[in-house]
Amino acid sequence: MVGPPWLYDRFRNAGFRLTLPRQAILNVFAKNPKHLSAEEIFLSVHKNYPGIGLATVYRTLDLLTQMGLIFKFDFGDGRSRYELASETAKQHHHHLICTRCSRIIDYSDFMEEEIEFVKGLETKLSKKHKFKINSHQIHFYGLCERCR
Amino acid sequence: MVGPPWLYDRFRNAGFRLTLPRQAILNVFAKNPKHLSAEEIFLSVHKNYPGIGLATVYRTLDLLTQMGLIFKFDFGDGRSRYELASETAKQHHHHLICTRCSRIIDYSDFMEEEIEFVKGLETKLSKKHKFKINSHQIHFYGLCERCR
DNA sequence: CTGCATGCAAACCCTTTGCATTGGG
DNA sequence: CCCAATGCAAAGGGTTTGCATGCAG
Repeated sequence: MVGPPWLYDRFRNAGFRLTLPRQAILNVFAKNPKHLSAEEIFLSVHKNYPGIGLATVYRTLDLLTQMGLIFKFDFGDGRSRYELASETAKQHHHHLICTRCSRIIDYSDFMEEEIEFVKGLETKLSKKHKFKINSHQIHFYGLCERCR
Repeated sequence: MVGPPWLYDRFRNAGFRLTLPRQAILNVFAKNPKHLSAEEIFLSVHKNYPGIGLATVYRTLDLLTQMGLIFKFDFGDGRSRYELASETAKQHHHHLICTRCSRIIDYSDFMEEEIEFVKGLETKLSKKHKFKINSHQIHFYGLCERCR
């Protein structure tokens, strides 16, 4: 497995190494860029690379989050979820979370107005509270079609 | 400590008892209605009622959440936070979360436009995704005044 | 070579659960 | 009286960490 040059550079410039476990984990995201849990990523990586441990997965997820390559989400079910940042950027979306079955539905409808609204809000909040806003999350909780 | 009659009724009608630990925990919220963690609640209760255990706090928080008396939040720092529902209703607000020091800042500015925006979005999302929306959370992540 | 990165297992932290006991209605 | 509610301690589940080893640069 060879990663694209820009990825190597991205790691090098940040002072890190683009190792095989890290490439393998990034590959999992590339194949399935949707709010994956650490365990799901571990299991997926484990199929092709049984030698890679869970701790490495956690450490890599932490690193990738710091580097801004992935986003970390917390939907309140006790485990964190991760999502490729480029995917989020490509198709900005938020989440509907079923409080009964924990199913997570992405939505990217009505984004134009939402982005406009959030942008304006961020500007005003930043100024008022002297807070540098880097990201936001909007979660709707309720019951999905099957559960209600 | 004697709770107000409507509270007794609220518990009775739901098939539960308004016991001393439950009153004590609700009292903590009344004194400090801001996103408290289970441990903070336990410590506060423990001052006046050393006999009340942490497990009871967790069970009570779960019960109060189910009853709709409090809301449960997850800001991604590994512990849940709880907030009096009446307070949230009285003054609708959302949160700015510092990713460095974990400080949480409430904001209730610009709520008129936000409520209007969210209401409209909920209606459209409910229809489109056949999802019954009960609540929502909006979190902004970034650096607070002290940390940036 | 040098030291960052990894694997493994143990430790950690928050939360939940089992079980005997208590106490509210 | 009865059974929901509690306290205590142990177990659970996700995540982090210590340490010896391995491997990228």
